[in-house]
Amino acid sequence: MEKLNIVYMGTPMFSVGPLKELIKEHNVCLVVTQPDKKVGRKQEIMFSPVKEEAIKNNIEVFQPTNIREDYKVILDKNPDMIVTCAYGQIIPKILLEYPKYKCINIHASLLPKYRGGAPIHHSIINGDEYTGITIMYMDTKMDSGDILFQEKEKIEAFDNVGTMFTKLSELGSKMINPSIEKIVNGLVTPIKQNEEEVSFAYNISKEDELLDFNRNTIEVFNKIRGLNPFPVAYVILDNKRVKIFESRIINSNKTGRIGEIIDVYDDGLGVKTLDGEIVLTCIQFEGKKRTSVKDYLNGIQNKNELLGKVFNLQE
RNA sequence: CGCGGGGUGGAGCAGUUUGGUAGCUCGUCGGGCUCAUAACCCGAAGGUCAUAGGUUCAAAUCCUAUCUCCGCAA
Repeated sequence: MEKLNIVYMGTPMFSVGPLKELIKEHNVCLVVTQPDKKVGRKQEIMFSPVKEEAIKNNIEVFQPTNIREDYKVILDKNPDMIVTCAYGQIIPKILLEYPKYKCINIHASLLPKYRGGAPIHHSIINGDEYTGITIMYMDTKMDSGDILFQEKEKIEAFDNVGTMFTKLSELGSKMINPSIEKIVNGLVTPIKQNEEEVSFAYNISKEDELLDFNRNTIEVFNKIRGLNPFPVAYVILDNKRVKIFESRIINSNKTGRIGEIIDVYDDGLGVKTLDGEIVLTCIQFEGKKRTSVKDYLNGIQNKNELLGKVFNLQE
């Protein structure tokens, strides 16, 4: 197959797999990624995962603060195609038009559903049975371009954002090279997105991370796994933040206030929801490490004191 | 020097205020009971109490410095 000159634009771990695949079959002449950021308590400078991978392969890295103004470097590379995958900035029109084979994007949803930055989170939170990968042409509006290829991926009950990230990243990696080959050979029929079916998956905000027990058990369950392992759902207990990592659903007709701890099991805390009960099985308190509730309960002298406590939405 | 909470046998914790060489729940190993068990009973192993100094007759406990983990904020 013809070896293309490709500029790759991506940032998080999700984008690393496809980059690796492109390197195998093409000439990736430039990697564009978000600027280095200071991360964590110590404010250490961290390279993006994509940048790390580029360095490993001796590929030039470009990190503009604002791609809308600072894109000449990319034009100078004279790419045959630009491939983007969770880059993090809107790409100016001039770049979209410039390469011979245009600009394609790998998106982690079944477009036109879930345009935006957090499609995996939202599809799990909403309890969808399927999500997937869409490869499409880029347009000026976010994730609005014509669809080229699409493959489904099932969301199992035990899946969370972490496992779906892995599955979809692998799926995207698997799809990218065959897709490019078909594009080069003219074997594609771009399909316009049905505007009536468009929905958006905005980045998760602080309020989104708050866990409201005043919902049905299944919704609470989906929200917990839809935020694990990042950014993680939390709730307030005794004026302290408690992160909730994992839970399980249980049939129950117990009474109690919403958010009240109504039962203590060997492996979890039973909490009252709108229509029943959910058992929290993996949590983390402020200043403590993430721990299974089973271990946490081992350290508690009088477990019955937990009964009747209520998880709140604010301090 | 952004704010704050921790580091105690494999795990989760108590004990630190009022100094006197370590305890709980679980796990592990051995034995017992039982048709059987993740249940129950009996017993055992396992910790220089993050590290280094200091105060003291005596420090997990008080003082100082360092390392490290974590929550918030960015």
